[in-house]
Amino acid sequence: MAPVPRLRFAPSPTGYLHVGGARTALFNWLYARKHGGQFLLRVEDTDRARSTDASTRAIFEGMEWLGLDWDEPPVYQGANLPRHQADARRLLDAGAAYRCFCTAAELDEQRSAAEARGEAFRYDRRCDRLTAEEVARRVERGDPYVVRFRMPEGETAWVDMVHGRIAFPNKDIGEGDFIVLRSDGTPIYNMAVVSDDIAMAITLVMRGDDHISNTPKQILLYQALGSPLPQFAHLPMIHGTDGKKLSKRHGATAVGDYRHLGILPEAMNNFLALLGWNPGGDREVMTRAEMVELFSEDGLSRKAAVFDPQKLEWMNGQHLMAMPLDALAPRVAEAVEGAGLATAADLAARPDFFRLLLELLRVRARTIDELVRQAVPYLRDALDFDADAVAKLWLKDPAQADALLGASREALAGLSSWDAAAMEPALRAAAEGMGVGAGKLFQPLRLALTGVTATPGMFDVLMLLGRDRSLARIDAARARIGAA
RNA sequence: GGCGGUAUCGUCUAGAGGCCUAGGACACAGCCCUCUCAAGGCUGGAACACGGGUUCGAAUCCCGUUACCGCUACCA
Repeated sequence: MAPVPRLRFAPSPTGYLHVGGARTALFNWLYARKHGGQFLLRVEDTDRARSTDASTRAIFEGMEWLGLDWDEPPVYQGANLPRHQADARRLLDAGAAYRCFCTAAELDEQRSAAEARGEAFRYDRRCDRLTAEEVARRVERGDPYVVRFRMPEGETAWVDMVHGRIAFPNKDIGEGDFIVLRSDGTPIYNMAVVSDDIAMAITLVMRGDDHISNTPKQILLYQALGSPLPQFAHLPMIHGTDGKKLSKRHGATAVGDYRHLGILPEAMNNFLALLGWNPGGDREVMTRAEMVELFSEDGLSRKAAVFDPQKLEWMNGQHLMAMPLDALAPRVAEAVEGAGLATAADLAARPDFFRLLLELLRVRARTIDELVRQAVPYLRDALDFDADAVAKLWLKDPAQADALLGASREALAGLSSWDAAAMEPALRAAAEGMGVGAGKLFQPLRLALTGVTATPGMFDVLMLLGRDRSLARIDAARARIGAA
């Protein structure tokens, strides 16, 4: 039986959960869920200067919002310093690494000298030629040193899950014998990552392809440490519409931004998943369960993708329309309450009204925010009238507008029951009586009832508002027209 | 500069040598539906980076060029 796959998402807590990071996390999660494996979280907080608790929380919140649950308590890289050092020590003891006493200033000098000659800098290993006695003497004396990995001859290659075979001649890996432990005893990124991935028994390292050039160094470290290699999968980057790496200039880049814009996590996951993965066929709109079902590394793309907010909105609209009403209701209720339009309790007290409102608006809105905006006329009596519509529909011919509203009111007021089946013939007859088409009657009426010209169907609006409010709004509109 | 990666409509992508007159989706335009707005349906414009090979046949394989991206720290 194949071992259970173990994957991890390893963000640095130096900001918010970026959409690129979220997508990497999502693919790791999908793979783990698809194969019955484990998905772990590791907070790479070794850069003490830039790491903050606030961003750690922001990342957790983003993950939770997306529903990307992890299977073991998060690992904090900073807590593993002793093991990182012990592993570096093993490297030293095994002869895979050596102490280097060159100072940063000396190195800078060597670097610029190489540059002046038009050559790529590679560390010349001068400290590797120190005698054991000399090294001992300088350590004894307290000279600061770094630990460098001794780069072997040959080439380092792996079969990447998304790219196939990638090979680096060892002479081209970095600047030669790379540093593994700083002079203050703390590990360099690649050392910490490998030490942790081994300790966490990670079997598949899936990350952004900006890590491709780190991979040969890490493979060499695994080998020197005598640990089995995990598989590697390098995912393409996400770019902005200008083809550059996604950044603040492109607008919202944090998943939290989209959350506050009224995007559903279901849509965000779906959209992100399709950026660099295709499930086969023409499948686009999927639930998370369907994505898990369909997920396969065969569908992973090698090409960087451009983040298109318009398609995200479309996707969100699709989910808005398709998701179960019971799942949608609490989220809209929360947004309605947040906008100060009604309390969740108000809505709960009128379940039929709220459900009808949702059914009618969710096909018309692309985001939760937009849905709430469209819901305003049904939740609040003070209407914001569209000035252009007022001018066109009412004030161009006030007498006619007033007559149409009067006829509508009369037709509606005479109804024995407040339902669409009764309204339709009554209103159409009223229009006919006025010698106009139904549309000519509906638009001024729509404006009177809602303040705007784009709404659900006339009868649905009337049902939503109820008899008393509908009639009162018509009266108010006529008063307004008369006063103009 | 060196090394690595990538290259199909504006964007996300399908395409594993003949099913390709290159398919779908977003966006855009038009039409239909229609009380408005959506949703939905139909139609349209829109791409194989370039140059060489290999092959009876190449978007697909190989080589080169170009472009873009990434890495190139005692950052992660």
